[in-house]
Amino acid sequence: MLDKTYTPSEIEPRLYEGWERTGAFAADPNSNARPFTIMIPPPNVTGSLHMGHALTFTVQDTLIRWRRMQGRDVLWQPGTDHAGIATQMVVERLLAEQGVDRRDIGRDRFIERVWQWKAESGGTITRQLRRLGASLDWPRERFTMDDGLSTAVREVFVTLYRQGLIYRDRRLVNWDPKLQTAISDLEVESLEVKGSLWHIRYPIEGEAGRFITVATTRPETMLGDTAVAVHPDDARYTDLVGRFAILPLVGRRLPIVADDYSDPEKGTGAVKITPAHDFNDFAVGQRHSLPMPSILDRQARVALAEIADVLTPVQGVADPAFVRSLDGMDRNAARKAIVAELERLELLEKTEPHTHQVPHSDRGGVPIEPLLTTQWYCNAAVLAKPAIEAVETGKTVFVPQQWENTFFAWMRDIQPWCISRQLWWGHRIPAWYGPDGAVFVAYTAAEAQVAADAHYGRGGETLTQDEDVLDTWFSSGLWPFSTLGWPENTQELARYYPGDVLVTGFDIIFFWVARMMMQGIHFMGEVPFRTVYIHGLVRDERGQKMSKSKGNIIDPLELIDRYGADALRFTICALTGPGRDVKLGAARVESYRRFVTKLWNAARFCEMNGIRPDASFDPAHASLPLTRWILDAMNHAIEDASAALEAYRFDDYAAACYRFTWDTFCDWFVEFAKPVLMEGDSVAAHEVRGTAAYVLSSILR
RNA sequence: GGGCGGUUAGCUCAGCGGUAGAGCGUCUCGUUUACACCGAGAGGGCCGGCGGUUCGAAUCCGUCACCGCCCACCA
Repeated sequence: MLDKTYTPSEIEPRLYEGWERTGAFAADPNSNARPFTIMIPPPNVTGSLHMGHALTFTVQDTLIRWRRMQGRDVLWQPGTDHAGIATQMVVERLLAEQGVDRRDIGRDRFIERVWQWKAESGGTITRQLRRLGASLDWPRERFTMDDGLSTAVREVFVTLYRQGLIYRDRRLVNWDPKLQTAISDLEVESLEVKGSLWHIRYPIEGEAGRFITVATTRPETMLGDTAVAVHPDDARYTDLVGRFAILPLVGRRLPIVADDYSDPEKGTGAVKITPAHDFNDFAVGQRHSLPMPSILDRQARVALAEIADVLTPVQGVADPAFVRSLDGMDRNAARKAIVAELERLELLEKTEPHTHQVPHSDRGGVPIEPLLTTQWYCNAAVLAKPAIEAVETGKTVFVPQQWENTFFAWMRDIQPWCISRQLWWGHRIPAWYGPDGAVFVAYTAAEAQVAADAHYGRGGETLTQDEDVLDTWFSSGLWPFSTLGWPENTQELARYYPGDVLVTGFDIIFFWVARMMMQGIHFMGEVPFRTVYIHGLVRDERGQKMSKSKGNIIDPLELIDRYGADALRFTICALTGPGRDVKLGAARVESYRRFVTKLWNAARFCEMNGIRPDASFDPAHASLPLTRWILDAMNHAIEDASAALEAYRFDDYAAACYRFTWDTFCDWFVEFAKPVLMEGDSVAAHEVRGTAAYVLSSILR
């Protein structure tokens, strides 16, 4: 007998364990049924379940269980992501607690330590997914750094390299001085910063008392200036073009160049050009063949090596001793010192308060530093073309469709993708260097050696492997096929690629969806999924973004403990409309918990009245108005619910289930059934029992 | 600067060309043996403003306002 009180915490784990143990979630590659595939967006192995996970996995599980009940051969592929930076940071923090720096123990031992951490703590998220009720095919669980997926990564890298789509290049990157690695454009976020705009007088060479004034928010970078640019049509400066200014402090002669980049409206209309520390300036530098000295090191400290030979004393303008005193100084301290020195030299015309957007590392939290380094790049523009076309021609469809615009906008203007990271945890780049710097890209060290021997015409040259690892998204971009055994030609690969639906949030359309489209099409010749369902963000009940600093985080596990996974899952469905964020608070879950309770009690009523599943019951033979009516209503409800799911309308789906269960079944059918059931053993009572059991089981499904 | 989304009952939202809907909350009534985490019923909205198209507009078009987000930009 069902308990009087519904206690999900006693029921849900038992049911889940039973399902998992009996293989209820397993795909069957040998089945004749039509497959239905969803690849889980692999959560970070460091992760623990948050509301965003609860939303995305509830939506996925809803689709998965629905298709499974329709008889499809369902694969919901589980797994986790090695999450390069995030994981490395977690383990570094643990080491720091023991007073150990990763550099102390060296690369190999550090990586060993990360694997050890993963073995001990890496299973948190998958345990929590089970508590949510997610019906993933667990025995197929993969990890982006396991052997098979690492093979796929090497295969892709080597192939793209040989096709000329991966190359090394020396150009400006977004450098995170705290993590000391390059990061991609997507990992940079602009933050509004209240700073100053310093107007600095640069003396004109050979014309005592005349200056050209430049405005800058970053006076410390002036050490690396190699030109001043003015707009070609700017009459104020026409006579100065082609002449030289003297760079204060340093004494370098700076050509005054005409370039469209200079905006007469901004600042003074004359802009200092620091090619090695600003993306726009870099382009100007290339156009005018300017030197590009770096004056900051990888920790964003002043480094004078590249300008040491141009330091020139100039009376009242430049003092090499001062500049040398800056060597090794942090960029912020250097800024202060430089401003003070300019003031002392009376070269600071004025200082204005200035609010502007400053690019920050979205992980390290510090301002990024554009730095001139050699990195590996992927020619994304070439890979993007067929991906754009696939969406244009509807091979892949976004739901809601408006996200296609977002996808197109980014893909049509895609920049070279910097894929190397100066980290230890990740897929090490399969490139080896000879003593003269020649590059050998190969699957293994041994193959690289063979290539090197051929190249040098002799054996035995010592090769050194590239120290860098690949961007995490490089490997997760392969997820739709690497998890299925590619580059092996597996039965799974043939059967479950392409996937049916990808479910994710708009925040990773660029990071992940775009990369899967590009790499999937390139290597599989076919889009990785037919539909991309984009859901919103989970916010708190007031519509605020959840964040640690605001203290408004809602823990889904707490909600599950208190109200049950079903209540949380139903709430999520009910609130998930198209293209809308989900505002969720405990009160909403509580109100839908009542729905689950209602259903529990309806089942209890059935049980008390001898209503049991009856295989011999045939709804086609129902004869009473009451039973014929409820069966008809049930079929309509099923139609509504199915149509809602076909259209990815989880809100409508929940509403259809809610309405039929509560209003139709409980409030009307059960009430009308009571007098009939009182009759005990009559033919009518028998039919009502059979119908009730039949309808209840349909509701449960 | 470019783009996207939103603005409908107290709250959260659906409806997107044919006389305003749901859930929650509110109010009234109800000690019916599944359920008070219940049942029956009620009240509540010039559908952000203005203009246009139409026999007819919350729904289509234009425009403005406010809220939120994305992309670009360290002069």
